[in-house]
Amino acid sequence: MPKPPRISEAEWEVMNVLWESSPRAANEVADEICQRMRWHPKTVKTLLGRLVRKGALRYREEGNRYLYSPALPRGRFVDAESRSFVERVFGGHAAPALVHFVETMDLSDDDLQELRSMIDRKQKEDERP
Amino acid sequence: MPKPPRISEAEWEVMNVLWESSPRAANEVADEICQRMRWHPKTVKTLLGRLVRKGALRYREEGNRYLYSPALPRGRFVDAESRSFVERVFGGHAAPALVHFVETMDLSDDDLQELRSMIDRKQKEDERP
DNA sequence: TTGACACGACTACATCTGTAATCTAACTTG
DNA sequence: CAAGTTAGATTACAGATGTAGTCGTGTCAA
Repeated sequence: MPKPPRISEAEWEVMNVLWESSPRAANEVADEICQRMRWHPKTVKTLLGRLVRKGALRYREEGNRYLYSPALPRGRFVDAESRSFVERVFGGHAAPALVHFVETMDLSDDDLQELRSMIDRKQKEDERP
Repeated sequence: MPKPPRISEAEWEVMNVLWESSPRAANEVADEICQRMRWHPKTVKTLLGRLVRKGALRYREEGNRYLYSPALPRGRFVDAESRSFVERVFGGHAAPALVHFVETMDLSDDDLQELRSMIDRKQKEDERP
């Protein structure tokens, strides 16, 4: 299981649309992104190329163009990025991060409910592993 | 209230020791860091300079050297960094981030307990604002 | 007083990032 | 077949980052 390469902020944007649905041609990706962001399609192409070079994306040739897909599941990147974040900002301690999130982020009633039941479950697991 | 400048991973390292205790001279910061990390003291000096230029640190002259201190409280940076993280990795939705953390990070029994009571409190607040 | 240090200032330099433009080969259309 | 359109490949270029080294000057020890 290869470790995911580090990807930049702009690159996340691109990866996100491919995790949402792939494979897709460069143009499809560019169209979708350029609708939301104020980016030039060329910029998206550049990022696709870089992501392939980094090993974050793979592609298959189809006619005269490439169809891109993520090389690794999103979860792998999410996890790496989360750990790096917790390391940098909270000295590696997840609990303070959680506390900060619950205190400062916008959470709906349902969010809180879901969280609470997940914690309940976790605690049960811990009791009798 | 000025927005905190963006600081890089290496820069966080430096800021963290100054948030922990300040003001401190460049050498004190460097010593502490070089004990933990495999960095050259010069590297720490460079980062101190950059952080001053960015407005993340301030300094006061004392004899022939500078004493550095954070220009803004840690919380401001933590918040900015957290929001940027949630934006990038979870499309701006805090709840999935929380879920991911609870599921994948190492949390002690006490951590879970604390979280749970914080959520309880939040829910009460929401009921009667 | 003179030479060795210690400090901050300035300089260095390869990579990575954001943001594109240009080049080239294939494909499409008159 | 020739010219325009596309797609990917290559090149550009400034600012951020990681990681130091060099310069000039003030200071302390002898």
